[in-house]
Amino acid sequence: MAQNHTRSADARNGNNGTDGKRPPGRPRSEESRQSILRSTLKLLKQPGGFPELSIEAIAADANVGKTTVYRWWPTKAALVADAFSTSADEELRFPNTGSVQRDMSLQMRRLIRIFRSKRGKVVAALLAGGQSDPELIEAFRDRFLWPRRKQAYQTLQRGIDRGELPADSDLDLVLDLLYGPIYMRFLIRHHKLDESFADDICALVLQGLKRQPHHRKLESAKPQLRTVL
Amino acid sequence: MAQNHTRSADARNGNNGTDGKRPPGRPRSEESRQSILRSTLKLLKQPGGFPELSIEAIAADANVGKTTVYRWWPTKAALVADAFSTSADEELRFPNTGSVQRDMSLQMRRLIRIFRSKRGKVVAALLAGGQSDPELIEAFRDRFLWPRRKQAYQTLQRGIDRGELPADSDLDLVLDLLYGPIYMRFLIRHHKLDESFADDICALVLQGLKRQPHHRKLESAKPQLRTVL
Amino acid sequence: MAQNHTRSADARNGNNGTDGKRPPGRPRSEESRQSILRSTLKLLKQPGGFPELSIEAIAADANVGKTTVYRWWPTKAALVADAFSTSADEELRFPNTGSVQRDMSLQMRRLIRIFRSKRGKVVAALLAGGQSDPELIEAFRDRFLWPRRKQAYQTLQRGIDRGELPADSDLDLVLDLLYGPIYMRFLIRHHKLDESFADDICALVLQGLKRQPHHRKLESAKPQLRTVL
Amino acid sequence: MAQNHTRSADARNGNNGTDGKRPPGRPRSEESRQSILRSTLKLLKQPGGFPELSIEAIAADANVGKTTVYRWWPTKAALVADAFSTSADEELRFPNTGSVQRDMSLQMRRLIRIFRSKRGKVVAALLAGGQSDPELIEAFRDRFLWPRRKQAYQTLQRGIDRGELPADSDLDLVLDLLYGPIYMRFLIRHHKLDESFADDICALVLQGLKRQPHHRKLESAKPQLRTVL
DNA sequence: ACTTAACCGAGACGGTACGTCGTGTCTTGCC
DNA sequence: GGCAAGACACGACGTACCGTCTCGGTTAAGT
Repeated sequence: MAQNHTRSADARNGNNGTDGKRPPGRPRSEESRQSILRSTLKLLKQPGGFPELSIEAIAADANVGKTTVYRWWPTKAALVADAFSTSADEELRFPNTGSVQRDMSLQMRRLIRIFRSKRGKVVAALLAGGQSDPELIEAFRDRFLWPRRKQAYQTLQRGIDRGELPADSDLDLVLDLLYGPIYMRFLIRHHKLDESFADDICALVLQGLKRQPHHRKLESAKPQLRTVL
Repeated sequence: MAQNHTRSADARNGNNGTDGKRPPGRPRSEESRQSILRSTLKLLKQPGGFPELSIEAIAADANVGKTTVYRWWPTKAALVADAFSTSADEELRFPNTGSVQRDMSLQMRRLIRIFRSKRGKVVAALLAGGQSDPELIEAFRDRFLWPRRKQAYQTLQRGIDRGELPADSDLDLVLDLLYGPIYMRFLIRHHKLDESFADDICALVLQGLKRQPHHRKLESAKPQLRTVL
Repeated sequence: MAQNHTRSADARNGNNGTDGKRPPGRPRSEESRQSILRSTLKLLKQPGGFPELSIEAIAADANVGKTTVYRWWPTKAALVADAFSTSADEELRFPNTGSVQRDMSLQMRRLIRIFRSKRGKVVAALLAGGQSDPELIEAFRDRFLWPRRKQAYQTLQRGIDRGELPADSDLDLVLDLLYGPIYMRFLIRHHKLDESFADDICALVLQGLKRQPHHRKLESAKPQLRTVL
Repeated sequence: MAQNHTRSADARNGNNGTDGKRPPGRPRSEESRQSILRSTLKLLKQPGGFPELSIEAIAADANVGKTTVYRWWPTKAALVADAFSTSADEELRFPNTGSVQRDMSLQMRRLIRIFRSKRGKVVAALLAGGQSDPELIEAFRDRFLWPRRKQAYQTLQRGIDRGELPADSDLDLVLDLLYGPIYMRFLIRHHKLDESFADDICALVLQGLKRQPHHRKLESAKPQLRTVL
């Protein structure tokens, strides 16, 4: 991933196997590494977000030479992605209450709570930065989105197994229907995003799904008009 | 709004009423204004996007002094918003085919087509910039989102009138369910965003809604776990 | 002189003869002219001097359009020269006490007093600006230096007539000996410049001259060394 | 002095004592420093002089970032002073021929030659700039004027010792009488400034002094007239 | 203990773009 | 046709960061 470019951290500090070899020279300073990531998150929460975040400021805040930052992270984006994933941890787990609707709703509520907190700025910064930096949005997907989606698949599958959802449900579509509205309100802020929004979404999507045992494709509506943005 | 900060364009070009007065001094050059907006859109579509777009480059490309840009737009973001809204115009109209599902699906397909085209970069830049610039996201909402939402309300209302949708539908919720997934895939790019996606969304949301004549609130699920981002 | 470039003021306001003709159009505003000159002198006395004086500031201070300034004065230098000469008036006259030494000393004392006052800054600004603007230093010479030099010649001539100075004195040399030290101290400020300095100079130069009835050329000393600045 | 504002050159290059310590960080590039000074002198000699000299142009000519210029010199003036003093070196030495008049005349001739050469523009720029920048004129005095004055004192003292000048001569006054006329003609350009002018001044001042063994103060002449500049 | 090699802080370097200011020119409606 | 107001193209200002570099000074592992 983005975090080591010149050489592998494992190769240096590694002893990931049996050889126990370490290369000569001073080993990487773990203290500096953490200080840099901490400063990055701290500064990312401040107004201006990702675009106004400067490596100069990070190095100064972390009491670290700029060289040390550049030695380990090739771009600002890589650094932010790294800092973000460090903070993402294994939280946002999905519960297992015996009801899909309740499981999803609970997790979605927690996501909304994070979006509304200070940590939401980091996510926003990451998504914003990702619009012009493919690496950054990739980091978001790989480190944040996919790990949670995998759990979500399992949660939905349990619902199918229990008969709460039709067996032929398109899980990716369902998940986008559930989370898309949250992301949209989070990013565009056209309507209040509070936790009860999660319940409304779940009610409409999952109950609608429940009553629609045989999921059929809609006949495709052909576009007819020239559109200009 | 974002486009004029020092003084109102109407105040200068007058014609806002019957007096027909114009302020003293050389009037604003309409040619320069358009040239700047044109160059902005042009450069915004190039790689690097919003963050690498420089006012210096815009002014140079438009054969205009930097001062002239700064005179009328306080920030790069405001300029981009203006350029974008100019280009958005009255397109993305909603059709009226006699079927909500078809109407919505057709319009959503056109939105997706735009998102997939070069003009999508402008929207992405605007949403990205808006994450650290409240004025910018406000501009997006006011100039782009709301005008279309109003038409969407009418389209949905026609569906209600025809009995295709329950009378007590929460239109804002429905619209976020319809468009949220599109925005999410557009911004995160975790799945392919092609036009048929519009049909899938409509099918699930609108047909689910159809079979759910009495929309009831889901009993609220209380959050129970501490979460760390 | 520098003050009118496009057309002659006399030609326009003229009636310098009998024809009484005036060109068509609005006549030049005397009020604006004086306001501009006044503002120029005022701003010239402020720190920064000539190089930081801006036409923009003058026009603003004088409540006048920039165009009006540019219409009548081609350069900042011409404007300053004009303003300066307006203020120089017919003062700094030479007295006639019956003693060259006293006459010169009195006038030099008054020059020193001016140099030490706020008006000294205007002279300094003019001499400074003149180092890179030939027109400006020419204006200083024509409007300030020469008028006074002519009077000085007469004063010195009276001394010759009275036998206080040798008949073959090189008047230009004498005047530079008398005034050079004052200008030097004024511009370089390496020593205190007070009014008694005038007396010391006169004593040394004029009394030395008095005792040297036959002014002979010194045998020329040939330069022998390469010098590098 | 004007050349280092943020920190002392000695402090950085050490060697100020016995410790031999050098501060951390990359040391200042001597090559850049000289390149900047060289470009400054070169551009200063071109038409327009000091006021049209731009730091932008200097940096470009010296193949150096603007930042590097601003890092070491606070103003254009300080830079010019530094460049000038570097070029002034130990030249303009006073000869020792056994005759005050000859010694002074020879040195003054060399000064005039410099004033008439391209390097004169640098001196003029320095004196001009110094009229609105106290630091600059101080730099001129400290680096150019005083070093030479000290030698001049010795030259004159030798004259006194040999009996060519009265023992009670006011050396500062004498020096201003000798050099003032040269500076005046150089700056105001009201008369030709050629090398023979040095001889004329010396003849008048030094021979007049010789015949005036007891230097007495002139009775002070009180100023009586209001003067307006 | 000594060498070797990589990391670390500090900070100067050549650059690019920033947003501001002043230049001299122009365009307008009023006088 | 002068005048104020003020927009215009232009260019330099001094600043902030960029990403690179070059120092002296650690910090271990391998002699």
